[in-house]
Amino acid sequence: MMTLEDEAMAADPETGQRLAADNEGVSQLPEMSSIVGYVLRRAQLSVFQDFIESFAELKLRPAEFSVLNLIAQRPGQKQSEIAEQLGIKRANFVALMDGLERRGVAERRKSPEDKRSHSLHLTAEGERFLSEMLSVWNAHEQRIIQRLGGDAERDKLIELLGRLSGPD
Amino acid sequence: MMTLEDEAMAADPETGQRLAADNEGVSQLPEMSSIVGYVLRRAQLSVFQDFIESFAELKLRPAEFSVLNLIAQRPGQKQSEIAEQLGIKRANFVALMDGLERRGVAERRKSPEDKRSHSLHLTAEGERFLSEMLSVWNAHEQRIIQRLGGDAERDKLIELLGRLSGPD
DNA sequence: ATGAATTGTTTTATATCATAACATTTATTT
DNA sequence: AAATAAATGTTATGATATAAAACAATTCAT
Repeated sequence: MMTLEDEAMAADPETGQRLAADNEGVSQLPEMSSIVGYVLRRAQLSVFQDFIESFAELKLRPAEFSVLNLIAQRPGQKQSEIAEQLGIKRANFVALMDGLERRGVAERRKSPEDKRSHSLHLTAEGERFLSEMLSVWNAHEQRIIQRLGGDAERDKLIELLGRLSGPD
Repeated sequence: MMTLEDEAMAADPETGQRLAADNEGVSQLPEMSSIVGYVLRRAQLSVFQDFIESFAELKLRPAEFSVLNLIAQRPGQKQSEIAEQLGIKRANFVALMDGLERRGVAERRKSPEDKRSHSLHLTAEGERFLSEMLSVWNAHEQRIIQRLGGDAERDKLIELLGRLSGPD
């Protein structure tokens, strides 16, 4: 009779698999689908993919969405403030903001109080763009929530993810 | 008496905040901390940050970890197969594999059956490296699980994240 | 008033990722 | 069997993201 060891040692003619000697401690190797960081990355890419497809027509990237949303929530904030909230280096924020200004949806205003800083605002066209943007985003977000199973699952996920985000 | 509208209209001398006229529909704007994609990205960056710091000494990046782990689980797989499992374009996989080969931890073997493909294997040194790698990774993963609250929370998170990952 | 810190900016380097083209080899069609 | 199509690894290239260093103008701190 064939022992378990024999079975483990047998080569698989179907898949042309290697002998067991080649991968002994395989059982202690983590399944990719159980590695938090890996599953996290795959999920993030998938959600961003949906986002990018959703905003293909408006040609808006996630970072730009976030910037416009933050400016709308609290107009007048400085570049550094917006950048820092999003974890974007202020050096890299410059080009991003240039783009939004070139599109005419946001603008820099030099404040008389501190002549170093620029306070950020939406333009009138930016306000119109905002409502379009939010409409597209709502559809996207609903699609994501549906994938999760509902609002309760969304809330649970957000809570768990919040525990992972460092203090930065 | 001051109405709610009045309060909403009042400028804040502390923060130098804009007038309410500047951001009327602010209540319909999503909080960044409630946007799945955003929270997901921040969490992923944080987990990867811990990973990168954990592997600073071994100079191993997440993608390289995944490749070595997959090769160890199933030696002999083709480059394309490993690349596809990880969502890495086969063109970009070449340089990654070059690096692992140059470090002497993995190797390409040309299979006699299909002279196009290369089957991937760990070297003897790669096997030694693997156990170091797993030791470092276990510490990292435990840290992440601890942040989440425990194994149950980890399992729940993995399940929810799995629902988000597209069919790719 | 002088030195230190902040803010926006430019420049540069690196890493990531997608696409196209190619040679070699294998599979499929005629 | 010959011709065509597809798979595999590779190279080259461009786009994007991200980090770090240096700088000028301005404000803050001592």
